[in-house]
Amino acid sequence: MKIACWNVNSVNARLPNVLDWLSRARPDVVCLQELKCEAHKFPSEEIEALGYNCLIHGQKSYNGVAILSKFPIEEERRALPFGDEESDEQSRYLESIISLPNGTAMRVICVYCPNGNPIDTPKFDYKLAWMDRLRNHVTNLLKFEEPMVICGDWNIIPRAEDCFDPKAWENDALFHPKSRQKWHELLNLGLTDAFMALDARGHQYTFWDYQGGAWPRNNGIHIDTLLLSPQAADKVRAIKIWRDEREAVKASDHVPVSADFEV
DNA sequence: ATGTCATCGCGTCGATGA
Repeated sequence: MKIACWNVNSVNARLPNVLDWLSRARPDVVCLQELKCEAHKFPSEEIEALGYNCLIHGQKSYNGVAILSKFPIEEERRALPFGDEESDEQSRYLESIISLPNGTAMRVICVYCPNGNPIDTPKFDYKLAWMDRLRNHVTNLLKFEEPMVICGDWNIIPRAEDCFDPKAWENDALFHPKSRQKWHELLNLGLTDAFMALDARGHQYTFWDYQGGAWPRNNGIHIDTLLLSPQAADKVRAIKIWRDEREAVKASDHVPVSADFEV
C-alpha cells in the first residue's frame, strides 16, 4: 500500500493538480496540509469520485488538514492534548484509524507543524510548544505497539544538507537549533524517518519557495516526510519524492512524498 | 533578499502568512 503526504497550499486553488496527481500516483492514503478552507468548502465530491473517503479538519484561510483513504477511515482526534484553547484554534492535527484489506489496522496521523517565524516572537514559542505537545502525545501512542504513520509538513530542516544554502537559514525558525532539538526529541522516542531509512541522500528537497526564482535555482529545503512507529518501519519498502510535480502549471510550493508498505 | 502565491475583506488593493 502507498501512503502519501502533501502540503497543497490551498486545496481549492490546487484542485486540478491534486486530482491529476491522485489519478497518476494512485496512493491508498493521502495526508494533505494547508487546505486553507473550512470543511464545507473542501472539494469532497471530486475527490470521492476518485474512490477516496475524506476526513477533514478545516479552517478558514489558514492551515487545515485532511486524510484521504481508499479504505474505511475513522477519526481518533483532531486536536493535540496537553494544549490551551488558543493552540486548538489552529487546524494542524488529524489522527485516524484506517482499516486495511488484510483485516489489520493502521494509525495514520496528518500534521502541519507551525512555521515559527520570526524567531523571538510568540510564533516561535508556539512552534516549540506545539512540538512538545506532539512529543507528549506520541509518547503515549507508541505504547500501543501498532503500525503508525505520521505524515507531515514539519517546517523543520533536520540537516544542513537538507537545504541548498544553510547560511541563508541560520536565523530562520525552520533551521534554528531549538527547532532541530525538538525534531530529535521526537525521533528519539523511537520513530523512524522513512526518508532517512530508505534514502538519506542530501539535497532531496520537498519545498521550493515561490519567491526569488527558488525552483529554477533548485534553492529548496527538505521539510516533508513520514515518521513511522517500529511496527510500520518493519513494513516500509520504498520512499519517493515527487519532484517533477513542482514543474506543473500552478504548482504547490511543496511536492508530494509517498512511501510504499508491504501489505 | 525576494524573479511569488493565496486568502480575506466590503474590495477592484492592502494586509497577512508562508
